[in-house]
Amino acid sequence: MRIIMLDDVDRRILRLLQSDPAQPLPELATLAGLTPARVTRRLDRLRQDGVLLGQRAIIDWRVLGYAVEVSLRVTLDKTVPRAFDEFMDAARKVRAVIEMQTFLGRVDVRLSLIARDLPDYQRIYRAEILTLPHIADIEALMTVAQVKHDESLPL
Amino acid sequence: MRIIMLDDVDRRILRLLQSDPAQPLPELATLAGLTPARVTRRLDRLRQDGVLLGQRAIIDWRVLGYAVEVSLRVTLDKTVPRAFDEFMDAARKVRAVIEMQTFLGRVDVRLSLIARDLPDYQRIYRAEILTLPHIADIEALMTVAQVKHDESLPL
DNA sequence: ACTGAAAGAACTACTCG
DNA sequence: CGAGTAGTTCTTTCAGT
Repeated sequence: MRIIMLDDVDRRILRLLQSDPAQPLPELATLAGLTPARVTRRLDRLRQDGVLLGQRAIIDWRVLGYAVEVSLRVTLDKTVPRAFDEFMDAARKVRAVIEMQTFLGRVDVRLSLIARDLPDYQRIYRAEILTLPHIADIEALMTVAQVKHDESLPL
Repeated sequence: MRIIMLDDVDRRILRLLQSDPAQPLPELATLAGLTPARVTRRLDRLRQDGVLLGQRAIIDWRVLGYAVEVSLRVTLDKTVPRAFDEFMDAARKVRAVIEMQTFLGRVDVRLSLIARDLPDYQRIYRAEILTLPHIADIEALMTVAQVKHDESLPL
């Protein structure tokens, strides 16, 4: 993979986008001290280079009634060769799972799931998580707050 | 906090926004089987209700040369009353930290940090993480892949 | 080759029916 | 709630540095 080197202009634009990617081009240009045309061209290049993959809406789950978020660390059964793929494919389909990452180390997968309340969590945990294939062990931690979330970055 | 109940129309719109919040209104309307005006009004209400908090650009760190992502679980020193606040305030300022969440349980904080390579990670870990106040224990796991990331959701 | 300006097309917000 | 209009914003092209 080719590694993209950013200059100061790129960095300024990316920082502005992080705080709000919906900002109109003229405003973005003003804040970055550039002309709109220049910002457009930079954005095109960043997209083309695969730096900017797109954007995503930020939804407040608590407002929608999802009061419980739990982080699960899953260790898989290493005696089954295809355990990893089969687990991932199945877990990906669980609607309550909003995030999933794999690791190098003792723990294989971490996933975050949300539920309306504790009974709802119990139901999901028993019916949809524990039934996933090839689980050797699970450790759960209840999330209290998402404190930092991709805002300031090492640009 | 008032909990917002969504109907099918809201859900359809939110699902479309999750895949790409930059979609033009007319296209969104067509995909949702609605008129643009109706979509606008729903969006306004979702924003007003605090369901839609905004949007965020998705940046591919690997392309920018950040090849290493590590997930750290931090346990704090419970003998210091203000350990939690002081640790969080300090950790928030570390640029390499791209994500941070707090827990209810044995582990207090989990944070993700990115680095260019393993030497870079070592440097950050020693100079910027281990120097954070009130750490009792840290456990690190190297992230291999971010598999699911807020895309399909329990709507 | 890269930048800035301008015109045309597209989109959004607003008002009215 | 839908339709139409006015105001913005985006895109593309062109000329200049």
